[in-house]
Amino acid sequence: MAGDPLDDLYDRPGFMIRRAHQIAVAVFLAQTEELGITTTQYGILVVLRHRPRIDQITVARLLGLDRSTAGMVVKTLEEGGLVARVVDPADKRRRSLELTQAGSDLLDRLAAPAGRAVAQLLAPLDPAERPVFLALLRKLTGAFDATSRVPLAKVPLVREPIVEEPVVEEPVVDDLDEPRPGP
Amino acid sequence: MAGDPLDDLYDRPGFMIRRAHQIAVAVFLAQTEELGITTTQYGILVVLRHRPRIDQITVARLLGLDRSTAGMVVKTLEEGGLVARVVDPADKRRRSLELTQAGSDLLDRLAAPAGRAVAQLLAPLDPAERPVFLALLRKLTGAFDATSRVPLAKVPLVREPIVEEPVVEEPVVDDLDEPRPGP
DNA sequence: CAATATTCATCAGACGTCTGATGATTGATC
DNA sequence: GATCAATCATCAGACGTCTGATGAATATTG
Repeated sequence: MAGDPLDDLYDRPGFMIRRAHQIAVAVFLAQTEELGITTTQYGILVVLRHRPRIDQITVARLLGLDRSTAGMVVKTLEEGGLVARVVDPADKRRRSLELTQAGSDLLDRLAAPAGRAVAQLLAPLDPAERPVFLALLRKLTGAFDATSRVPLAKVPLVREPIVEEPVVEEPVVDDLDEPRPGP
Repeated sequence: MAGDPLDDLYDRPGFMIRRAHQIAVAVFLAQTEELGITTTQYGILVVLRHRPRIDQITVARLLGLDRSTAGMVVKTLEEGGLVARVVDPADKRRRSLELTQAGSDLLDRLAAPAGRAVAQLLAPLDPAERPVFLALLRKLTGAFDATSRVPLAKVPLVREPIVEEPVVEEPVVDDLDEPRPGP
């Protein structure tokens, strides 16, 4: 199969990343099969464990989701009895979110399968390659955290004023031909 | 922000891969903005250029999509006049797919923006890091190409009997096969 | 204080993704 | 050659994802 012109497609980073995502989701679903949860739902549960009583817009920002997606998934979790949602009396625009006991219990039971999913996903890489791969993945994604289209804000535990630092190294501009200086 | 318990989530490979996918799609859409195409549609157009007159199930296999998704996106492309779809007279189950002139022209005009998307996506990595990252990504995804849940079959140009070779290097045990019950 | 701007939530619409079920057609088997 | 199995396509249903619009509530500012 040498010289297949489709290899140009298969070698595109975007194509391989789509495949990796598809695989990662499938592996997670397979490992957590009997618990009936998805990767996005899992992310929201983890966030709510560590940031109780936040609103769903903040959840969206912490996970790099848009407001609509976060709202939809939270609604599903609420209907499944895993998340409690009440109007914040201090700010009636907000829905204060919190894990229910069932949600907390489920999250506990997810620890083992979630760990197995990571192991299975990284199994094809040699042990020494894994931290290299993850470091490069972190470097790539982290560089885009501040972009306006798909931002991710690592809101700290204690809510501080969000300083909108003017981003110096915005990888979204046009000058893509020159090798870009690292941070 | 040291010691944030959410870092355990952010460091999960699945989480970073989801981010990377989200970013890759956004970058592609931004670069091809005026051409109005998506990453999946682009993949199908590329496949049809190099495998004219195949059916959509084969398209699905070549891209690692399920039949429904491929059918839906092909339908969109047909409605947009980019793909022609006719019933194969030799096998009336098949819809023979082919690029239209408009589809072929669009694909030509996509070459430059698609290249810029790759450059922008990889810009945060040092030039020496890029091939390392891509090689590890290829190693990881390639190891799952034969799994039954999300297979990808690199169907050769000349259609040969598809030998279902017993997979030697199945990453980690555990069945990925059983269907998942809804919640 | 009143007008304006921002923020949270939701809805509508579009696209992608998967599973499972159903028809139509073809291939294989006895 | 009739039956049975495999294959292509489509539909229904579910979930995730994004954009843009709208309404309600709060914050800002002149």
